[in-house]
Amino acid sequence: MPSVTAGKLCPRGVFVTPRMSHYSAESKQIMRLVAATGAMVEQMSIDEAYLDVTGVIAQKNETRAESMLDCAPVLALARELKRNILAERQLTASIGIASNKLLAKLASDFQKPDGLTLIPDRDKVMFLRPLPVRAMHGVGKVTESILNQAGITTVADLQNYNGDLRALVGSFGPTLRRFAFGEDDRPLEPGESVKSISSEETFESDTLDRKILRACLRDQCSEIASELKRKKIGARTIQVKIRYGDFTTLTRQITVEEPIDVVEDLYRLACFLLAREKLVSRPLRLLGVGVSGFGEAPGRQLVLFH
DNA sequence: TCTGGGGTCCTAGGACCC
DNA sequence: TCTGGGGTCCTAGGACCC
Repeated sequence: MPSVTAGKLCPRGVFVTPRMSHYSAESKQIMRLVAATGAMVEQMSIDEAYLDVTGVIAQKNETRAESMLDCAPVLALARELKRNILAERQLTASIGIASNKLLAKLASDFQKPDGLTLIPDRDKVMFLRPLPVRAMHGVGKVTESILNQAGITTVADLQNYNGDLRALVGSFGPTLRRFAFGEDDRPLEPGESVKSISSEETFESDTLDRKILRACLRDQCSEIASELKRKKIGARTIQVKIRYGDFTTLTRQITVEEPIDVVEDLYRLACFLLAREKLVSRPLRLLGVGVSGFGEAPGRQLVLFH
């Protein structure tokens, strides 16, 4: 039963890269239209979202329950969404309709800028067969090469493979096998629950200039602190990331007892991490800070009574 | 492609506790 | 304590995604 839609929204002016601020403002407007469908929405990035339309469709069809079996209502909803986005924002959107995230995403990629593709469940195995393994969610360059070396280049090869994929791709094996048959039980996760926040910058030229580095680190810590404040959370783990001219990339992290959320604390810890092993002894190409391990924002005391 | 930025998840080793 | 095993937390790196 078609219930999940992945919408890929593409600006009509392909050659113009809008400024980020414009882009995110535009994104908000479009996500507003997406939300207006009444579907459950999980926003994946600035221009992508999954929708679970099961509820909306069921509501609309209370009177004729048998039509749940056909996909006309979902198609109608998708067409209306595309129409609204074009009318109100002058943008085209690609929409894929299928029974799960994996297939909905593949469907939305099927016709690039302005598509509407539906993959009925009975067709999914055949739809997947000709695709390269790289099309599978979670298969990147490294995994692709491992699979290719084992003679597996298409999803059909994956479907036909009799061996244990775990020997090739570790714990991803069973999931990859299910993906190859179009099975995907990843749930839709609405709302915003973040697990880490970070900020990093690549310099135009590698630098050892303490003034530049300190200013950069401070800005990044301040950016993160405001985000923590906005979300009313604190972080227990602080990480710094550096990259040298030869692309060697290192991270160092520390976990503290109490969640922190102020610039000074973040900055102090970041400096400490960099200083501890004298990491800034060669010019840096990149400097970054990140936080994770979120908990209650500091200042709020836990009270236990009985 | 001489390689941007913000994320998620997995792995593997070590510390520590029981 | 010349020694087992499991659980949890921390750390560092890497693959992958958008």
